[in-house]
Formats: sequence, C-alpha cells, structure tokens
Amino acid sequence: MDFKEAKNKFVQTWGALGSQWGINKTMAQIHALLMVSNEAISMEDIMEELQISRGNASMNIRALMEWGIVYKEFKAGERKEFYVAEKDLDELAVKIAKERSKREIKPALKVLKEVSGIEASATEEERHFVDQTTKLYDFVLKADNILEKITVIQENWLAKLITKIMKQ
Amino acid sequence: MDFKEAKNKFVQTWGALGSQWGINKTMAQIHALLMVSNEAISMEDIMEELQISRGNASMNIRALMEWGIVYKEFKAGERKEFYVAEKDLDELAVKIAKERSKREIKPALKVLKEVSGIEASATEEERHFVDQTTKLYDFVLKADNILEKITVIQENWLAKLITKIMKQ
DNA sequence: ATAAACTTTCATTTATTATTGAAAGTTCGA
DNA sequence: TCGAACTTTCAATAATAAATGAAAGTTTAT
Repeated sequence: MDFKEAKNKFVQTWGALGSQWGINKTMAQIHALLMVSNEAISMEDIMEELQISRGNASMNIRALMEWGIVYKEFKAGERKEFYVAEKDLDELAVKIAKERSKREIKPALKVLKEVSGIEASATEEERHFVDQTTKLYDFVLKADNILEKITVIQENWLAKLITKIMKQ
Repeated sequence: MDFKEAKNKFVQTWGALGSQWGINKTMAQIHALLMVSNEAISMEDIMEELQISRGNASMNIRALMEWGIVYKEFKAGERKEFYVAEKDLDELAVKIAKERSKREIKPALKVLKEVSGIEASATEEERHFVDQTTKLYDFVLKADNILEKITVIQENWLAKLITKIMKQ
C-alpha cells in the first residue's frame, strides 16, 4: 500500500465510522483529510480531493468549525481561506465530548428529570416508570460527568495507576 | 404531565437520542418502552404502542437481542413470546460498550494499524501522515480500553476518589 | 398430519438525510 | 465604487436508510 492508497483508505474509513456515530460522512471525511495533512488546505482542494460540491464543502467545514475542531487560516498574499484541523487528540476528544454533551446529553437529562418527576405512584406500572427513569437520570448524569473528564482520565497519572490496578 | 404523557415523551426522546448516536429510531424506542415497563411485553403490544408494523417490530427486537440488551421471556400457557429489557444500567452500559467496540472501534483500529504502517517517509507530507495516524491508533486503542472498563470506572471506589480529587 | 398461532423475511414503498449547484452575499484591491 | 475572487445559502434533487405488509416459515397442540 502506497501513501496515496493509505490516505484514501483512512479518509474513507473515518467517514464510514463517522456515519455510524451519527456524524455525517462528508464532515468526517473532511476532518480526516485535514487531520493527516501537514498544511492548511483550501476549500477548492477539499472539493477536489473528496469530489464534493462547493456547497457541501462549505456547510461541512462550517459545522466542523462550530464544533471547534477545525480552524481558518490565512496565507500571506492569498485571498482564499485555508483550513486546519485540531491535531492534538486530547484537545479533539475534549471538544467532541463537550459538544455532544451540550447538544444531546444535556437535553436528554432535562427530559429525564421532567418525566421522572411526575406525580404518579398509583399503580405498580407507574411506580416502576418513575423508579427506572430516576435511575436513568442519575446514570446519564454520572456518565456525562465522566465524559467531561475524559481527557483527564486518559492523561493523568492517577488514571495510569488505575489502569495498572484494573489490569491485574 | 400525567403518566401516559411522560411515558410517551420518554420513548420519543430516547428514540431521537438514538438516531443522533447512529442507532435507528424504532430500535431505541422499543428499548425505551421495555426499559420502563414492569413486565414483559409481546410483539403485538409493542406494535400497538409504537404504531409500527410487524416486520419492523420483529427486526428491531431481533437487533436488540443481538446486542444482548433485550431478552425473550415465556409466559405459562401463552404461545407468543414476550420481551424484557436488561434493566441494570451498568450491565446495559457494558453491553453497549462491548458491542460498539466490536462492531466499530476494532475494525477502525485495524485500518489505522494498516495505514500507519506503510513504508512512506520520503516527503514531509508522508511523514506527517504516518506520525498522525500512529498517534490516532494509540489514542483510539486507549479510548477503547477505557470503554471496556466504563462500568468499573463508574462504580468502583477508586473512581469516586478521583472524581473527588478532580472536583477540587 | 394438520391447522391455528405465531414469527421472520424481503421486495417494494416511504421517510429521512445529504448533496448539488446556481444565485445571492461578502470582501478586498485597485 | 467597481468588479473579481471568493464564500454562503437554500430550493431542488439524489442517495441512503427505515418501514411496510403479504407471503413464507416455524412451532405447537390435538
């Protein structure tokens, strides 16, 4: 496998993985492309490399910037904009975790709090509902907290210690 | 909000959340329904409650069973099959984490290993590619290990200690 | 062995989501 | 302040994914 093949395989795989996780394919592919590029790339080049339209490129680059994992860059003497990806993987993980927490988990927690808080304990069925959604609320809250600390967990010395202990 | 409304809201929300995470809506809804039900439910009832077709119900229940988070149950004197969800949330998290690891992360790791292992260091571009995909491989591997231990992290005493320390 | 009760399959249809591309918008240099 | 160079928007279209439902398959009781 030569460089070109490898790069293409990586971009395709990252795109497929993205869709399985609810991120659109093109967005994941653009991100992949920028991740492995050693220099900023123009929209024109992204379109060319991924064979996508201008509109598609524009919208997905914007989405990546909203996630805070792709930045604009300007080159002296060039009018057009260039883009680079956040390359620090810890930083990337933090940003993705934060964004997903904000967009999906927080709203879900809100609903869980609402529905678990209803006044309903007449029947066994109702009691079970309240009990189970309450447990779910606690669980998701805990999971969300861990998500927020994901990088800390990965990086810090204490985590390494735990990993060691857990491997025993 | 009464019980019926609350239940409906929960099922809808869980379904929407599912699609954002790459799980089909109906599958997530069936799971939600079973999660908050205090007794096993027949396919007929699932179809009725969610207003879905027999085929849809059948396929999604099967998928949930393949994930190991829904089980068949038989009732004495009844011919039809009833279904219950895994209600222990820790167990649920472990099963989901394992399944996603197996289906998505492991294949991704395989590709990352492949593409980062190419013989390509002629140009700066190539060196950067190999470097970045190698880092990504290490990172995803670490994340996958953590995913495997997600419940341990949530439950055990050491994690509680860390949480405490990290909150400072 | 048969038929009723139930589940699964899968070709077709429907719904959802992503993509295109042309027009409108913006920015900047002369 | 014009127009070239570039980006964004969004209605229309295409691609993808999910749902339907009828027929085929399976199981069980008699």
